[in-house]
Amino acid sequence: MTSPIVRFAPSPTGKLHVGNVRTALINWLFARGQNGKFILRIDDTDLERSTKAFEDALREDLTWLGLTWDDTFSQSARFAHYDAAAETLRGMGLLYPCYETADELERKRKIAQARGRPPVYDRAALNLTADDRRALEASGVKPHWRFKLSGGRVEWNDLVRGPQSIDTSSLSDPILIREDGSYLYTLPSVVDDVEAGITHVVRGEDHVTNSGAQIEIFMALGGRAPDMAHMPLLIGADGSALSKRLGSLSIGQLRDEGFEQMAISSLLAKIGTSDNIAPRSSLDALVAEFSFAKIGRAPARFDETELFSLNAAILHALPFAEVRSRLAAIDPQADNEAFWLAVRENCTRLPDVAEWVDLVFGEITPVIAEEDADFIAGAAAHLPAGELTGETWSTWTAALKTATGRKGRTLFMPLRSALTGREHGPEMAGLLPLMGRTRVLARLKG
RNA sequence: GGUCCCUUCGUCUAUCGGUUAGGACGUCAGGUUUUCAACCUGAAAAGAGGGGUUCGACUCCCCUAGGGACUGCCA
Repeated sequence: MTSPIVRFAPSPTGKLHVGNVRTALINWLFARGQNGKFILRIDDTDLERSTKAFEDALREDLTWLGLTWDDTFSQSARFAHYDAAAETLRGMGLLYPCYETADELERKRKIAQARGRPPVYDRAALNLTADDRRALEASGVKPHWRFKLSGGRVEWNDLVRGPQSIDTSSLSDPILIREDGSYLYTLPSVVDDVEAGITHVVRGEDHVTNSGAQIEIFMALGGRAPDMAHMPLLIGADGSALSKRLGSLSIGQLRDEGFEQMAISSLLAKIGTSDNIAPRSSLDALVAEFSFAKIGRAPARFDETELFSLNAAILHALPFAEVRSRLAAIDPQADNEAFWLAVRENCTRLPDVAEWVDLVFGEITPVIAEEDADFIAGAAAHLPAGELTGETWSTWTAALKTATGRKGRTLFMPLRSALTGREHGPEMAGLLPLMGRTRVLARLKG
């Protein structure tokens, strides 16, 4: 098979969210695995709603995730191409002007529905004579333009869904050009796909019906259509549509909350597939495992709790060298390998280290229960002399065990509480040398 | 209303007519860490319901129920 060329085509009208990114990721993994190209196309034909800020954020998010593109362009720079394509379609008799208003169309749809009929455009405009049209336009009515569907069945073998068949007679002729002359998504998308040589269109299954119409436009314009792959959509953990919670699931926010890029990628690449959901250390690992055949056909559940556990697992194995600069950014005192190794297994997200920085280097309130007061007061005397090392904790606690007869929880918990102010946290053996003798003694005094 | 798609442990899924229905995450238990967490081991846990077809159905067909998508001068 020749190298595939795929594209991710977001609209810069909002933030990139997990649903979007999943589509981008699948495209990217497929392209990278096949030695193909990944193109970032900015679908900004809607000049009203598209903003540069959203576009910048979108590129930043993709870059952060490591989803680099081989080429990128914006649709807003290509109107001449769409004009040319529209002219071609007109010449073929496949693009015809319609003069109904939006209100009229709305009314027609409602009437059709009320009669139990599919709300398909009746093609009334096709019956207009040249004189009719001249009269309409003379009176100031501007047309919108529809693509004339064949009325037959469009078939393709979907890489995810298998053989597909769409009856175009059950579809309205799609409007390609608005009354104000601007383009809707349908035509520019096809024109760009043809001209960029896109070989595979990989997108959500909300586009399957679109594909029926678009394939006919592909055939008219390019003679052939790319392969299609429509993935089941993501739904929320509670089974609801994901879109309701998109705000909290924007990539920018997940990043700000301290989630690892690979936790997000690992989850989004595996969700709804036959592979196990497990942390992967790099996008390359995901590339090696990718296959359309592994993608199921049922809606995939996006469960945020899985993101937390994946993130924790990734952090627990993360070498100091790879987090060093980020640790330093959180707190200069965290830029310390021994510290990182001592606390990383107690972090779910990287910003959690701030809590352990405070615990080790900052001010804490020692917690000493009344019945442990004597024990803690006497503990300082048994603290081994010299610099505190990784061995100190076991030497010290062994001495305390002999001296007091305490063992297990009653031996360790009072010490942990006194030294850290809490009942849970990283291994004490690793924390002790970081705290240092002075701090340890001070905390034992309460 | 119409068209299309889906339904296996709590979750993501394997099975492509004959299996003790497998794995992973989570959960629970045990172990280890003479402490919590982390880590290791083990266990519990599933074919939406009803009809067919078949020697035999999770697997094929039909119906019902539930879920999703589309049905825009949004993308």
